Amino acid sequence: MSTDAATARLAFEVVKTACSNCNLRELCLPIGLPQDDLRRLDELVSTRRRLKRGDHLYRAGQAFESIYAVRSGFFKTDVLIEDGRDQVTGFQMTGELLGLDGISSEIHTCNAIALEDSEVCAIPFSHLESLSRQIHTLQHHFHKVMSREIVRDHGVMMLLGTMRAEERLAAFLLNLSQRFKARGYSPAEFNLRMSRDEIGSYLGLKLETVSRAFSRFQEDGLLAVHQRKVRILNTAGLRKLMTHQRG
Amino acid sequence: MSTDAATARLAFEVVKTACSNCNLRELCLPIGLPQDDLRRLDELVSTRRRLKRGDHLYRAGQAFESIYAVRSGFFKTDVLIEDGRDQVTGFQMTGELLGLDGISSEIHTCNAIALEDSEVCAIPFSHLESLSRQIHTLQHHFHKVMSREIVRDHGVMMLLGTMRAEERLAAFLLNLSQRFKARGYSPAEFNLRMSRDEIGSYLGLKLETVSRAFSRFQEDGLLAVHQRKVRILNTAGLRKLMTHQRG
DNA sequence: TGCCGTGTTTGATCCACGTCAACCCTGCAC
DNA sequence: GTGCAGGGTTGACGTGGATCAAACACGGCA
Repeated sequence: MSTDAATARLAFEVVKTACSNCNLRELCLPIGLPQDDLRRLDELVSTRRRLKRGDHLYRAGQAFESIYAVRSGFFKTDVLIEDGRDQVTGFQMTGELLGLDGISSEIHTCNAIALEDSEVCAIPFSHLESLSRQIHTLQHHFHKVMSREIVRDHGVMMLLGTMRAEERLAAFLLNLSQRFKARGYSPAEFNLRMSRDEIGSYLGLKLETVSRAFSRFQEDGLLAVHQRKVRILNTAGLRKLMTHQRG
Repeated sequence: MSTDAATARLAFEVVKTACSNCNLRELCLPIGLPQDDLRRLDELVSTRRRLKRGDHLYRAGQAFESIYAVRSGFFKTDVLIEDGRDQVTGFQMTGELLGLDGISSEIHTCNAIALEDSEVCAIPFSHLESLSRQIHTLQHHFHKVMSREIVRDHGVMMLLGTMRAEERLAAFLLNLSQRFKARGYSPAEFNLRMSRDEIGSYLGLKLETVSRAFSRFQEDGLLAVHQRKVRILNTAGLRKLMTHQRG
């Protein structure tokens, strides 16, 4: 790529990145802000950062300064302990925030890793706090985002604590489907960005069990799956599988 | 009790309840606030509420208005789904906050139930938001509290996703121990406020498995347990059990 | 083109925990 | 005291998912 072309491309993206014209503004932090306040948000995003597949956005133990909004791409967060165990705590897609775990101790407590080439907006946290002292709507929305994360975690606890393998995978796929839909993609057909092992870690299962559950769903006509390509054929069936199956 | 005595008692407690002289101020929301700001917090706590063992502080589906600080007593929160499954999502003791899950949708998403006679301070959320727009330290501390809840949830996910029964129970007991210690109680000897079934629900185990793990710990000399009375004899042993045991 | 590495699928076996059931302990009502 | 109810413990047995192992699919590369 020529230098000129690169410059032009950069300029283009700087424009796009301002919250006020970002096409994610209905998903991301600015949601529900009136135009005036929205423009004040533009100063909030200090830097963007591009990551290649496999890159760490941050690591457990690093000092916390910013939270990050996913502009494009796909992430996972995970927690490791010495003895080698690790738990994937979440998968984040466009418009979702990363780094909220770091606020409590001012040190990141998990790793955030790009599962595909990605781009994030860095939002210095002190800046976000000061702006949200001025903009009531922003403050409230930020609180909602944190609370939503807590509610999501409760859902995962329910999943890990009470569901069996196939129910967990069904719940996981329906959740992904619904999030793709909210972003204007097909809720029925999508590519998984994560490996069977990563799905297993998130769901508290071994990769073989995940693979077997996929095969079972395919046998039962609930979905068509080939490697990471998934097509949901029977949403209602998946939903039914997820909720009862018990008793 | 005579009416006069009741009035006197009430007055006494109103005094005690003001955040600025509350003996929980080092554990609870006011942590780290200078005296001046602390006094402004006194107006924050609108009402106290007493609950008897078994009472609901709030239920899933109710409108969210306030968060609650536990003044005395012990709570559990749980999530139920139609088919009868339920998951205990946490146990809360003095100085801890309840209700953060409700912020996201303005509806409580779980039930909060007193496990013993308890008292809470109700903090109207809109009031907390407006005060934290004025008091930087309060705002920051509140963010830390929410973040800490997220980190705690990640810990539970790790526990549910990767640990085996005895490791889970060891982790649970060590966590309780440490929280009792932080409140000035013995970290080695305490009464469980919850049933085996509730512990099991929290840990993703059946009550029989919890009971067997207790018995095993006793056989191994790690603790003495009789019904809900627990005495930890070998903290290091429990900690070792919790971390490796794998490979 | 064939080879290699990484991720996925599938099968055979094992075991930790769930399930079912009996019994026990403690507190409470009478 | 005696009876009863609700939790807790313990045992025998079954099973869902882990583990171990082999083969397969696919992309990258020489």
